[in-house]
Amino acid sequence: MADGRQAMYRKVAAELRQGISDGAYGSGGRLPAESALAQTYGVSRGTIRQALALLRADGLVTSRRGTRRVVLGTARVQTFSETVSFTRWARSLGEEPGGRVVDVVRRAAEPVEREKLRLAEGDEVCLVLRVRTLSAVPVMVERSVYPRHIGEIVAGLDPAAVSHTVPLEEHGVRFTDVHHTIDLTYADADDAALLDCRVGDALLRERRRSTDPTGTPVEWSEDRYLPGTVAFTVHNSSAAAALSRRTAS
Amino acid sequence: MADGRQAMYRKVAAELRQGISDGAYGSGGRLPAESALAQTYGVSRGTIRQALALLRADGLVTSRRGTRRVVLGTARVQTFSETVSFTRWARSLGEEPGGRVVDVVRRAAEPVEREKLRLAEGDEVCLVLRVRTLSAVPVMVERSVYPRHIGEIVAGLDPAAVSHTVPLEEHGVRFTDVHHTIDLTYADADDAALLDCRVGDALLRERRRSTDPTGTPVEWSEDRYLPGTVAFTVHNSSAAAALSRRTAS
DNA sequence: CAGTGGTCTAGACCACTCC
DNA sequence: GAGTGGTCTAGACCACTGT
Repeated sequence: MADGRQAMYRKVAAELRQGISDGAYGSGGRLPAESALAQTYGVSRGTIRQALALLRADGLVTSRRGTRRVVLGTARVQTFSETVSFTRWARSLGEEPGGRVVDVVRRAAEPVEREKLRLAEGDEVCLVLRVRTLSAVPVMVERSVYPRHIGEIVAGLDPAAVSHTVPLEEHGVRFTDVHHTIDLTYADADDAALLDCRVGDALLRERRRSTDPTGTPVEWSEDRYLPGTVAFTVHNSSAAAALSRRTAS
Repeated sequence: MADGRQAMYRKVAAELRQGISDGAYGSGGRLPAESALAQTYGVSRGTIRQALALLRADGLVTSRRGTRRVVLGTARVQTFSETVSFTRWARSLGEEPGGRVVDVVRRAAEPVEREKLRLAEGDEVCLVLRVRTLSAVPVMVERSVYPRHIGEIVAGLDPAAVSHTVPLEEHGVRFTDVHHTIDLTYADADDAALLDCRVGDALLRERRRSTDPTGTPVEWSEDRYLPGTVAFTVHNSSAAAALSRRTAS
């Protein structure tokens, strides 16, 4: 049975997050000392530090020896779940997500796909081409590649299903790690038809490789967004550097 | 005096990183148990867990209750310093960074600049326009805005200086937190002239806001890359979600 | 100098995975 | 049931910031 309760440090983090976004400490203001927070919440300093590490990673507070933590920003931070699922992301913004599956193909994995999904020669993959909308306006074309056993599930879904991530989770497929590569590409004939733009128009591209809790790749996907519809934001600190810049290959 | 020694958990993390990139555990292989590592390195389990948290954030290993950690990837991860400085980034890739300052302007801060740099009305800012090259080929146009006291330093630098970050650090200006926004934009006349492209061509845009250890904003910058020269990568996990997707505003 | 966060220890109990 | 990582405690010492 999964542990339904939430860890104490997550509750503390949530309360502090709330306090920060309510402006209880002000932008550029200071948080109470760790020892004070430990007393307030009735937990040990270690637990408070775990909570603060979460806020630190989200870029909400600084931390350095000698002074109290300073509030960096009050912006709401997206959950991992919202960064993985287009549907949940859109709903969290109050937008109406939509879309349709344009094409589904099953065939033997090509070399690149085998490498990305860590498959053996001859293994099958399932390719899904979808167009996705916000308030009925097309904003993105998604090309996903799944290993066979996941593809079976996706292929069996209602073609009108808005989300694939949610039903996949209901089948026990969990996404826990995602590696993203963001750059720019140009619309091909499919993109142009689906996004109502011209062939050769520039699109913002996000390529993703997702793995499950065991470290097994479960999805490799390429999303192409119409310019002006989305931007990606990342917080980076000397404590945790998640972002990298790469030369295009 | 600054602490010249490195924390134990950072040394352990560095050794584990080395082992992973050497393939000592294989891709998809398993790390030794925390207790075993603690014994190997002669430290407590808590210290080992701090080290592993670093690798977790870099997306090098998974972690879940009940089983040993699994190696996710062996790719070298960029340091924070390399993500902040174009010069250091280029050198770490074995490329020769270059560039020149095209224009420097000092004037009163406009409302957007005041907000981003948290300045008061009437405060001055320093704007620097630079073109940056890799092996003498222009790849990026950088427009930076600095508050007055930092601008003084930048304006006083050798116009031929390749890096601004390094001399700024020598003047005691430290960057510790950066918030990035990545999207797409189109070349204006300046961009076109400096990057040798046409007005209206699509460019990959990165906007950055950097703060120092006290949480004070020290730089607000907009970089525009020629397509096909760079891509940005981010690792995201349910343990630490650094990436967000935003609607363009 | 007092107060703060950074590092480290030694132990405990628990939820979970896998055999 | 044995082994593993997740959570939490209670303490210690130190480096650093500010007054």
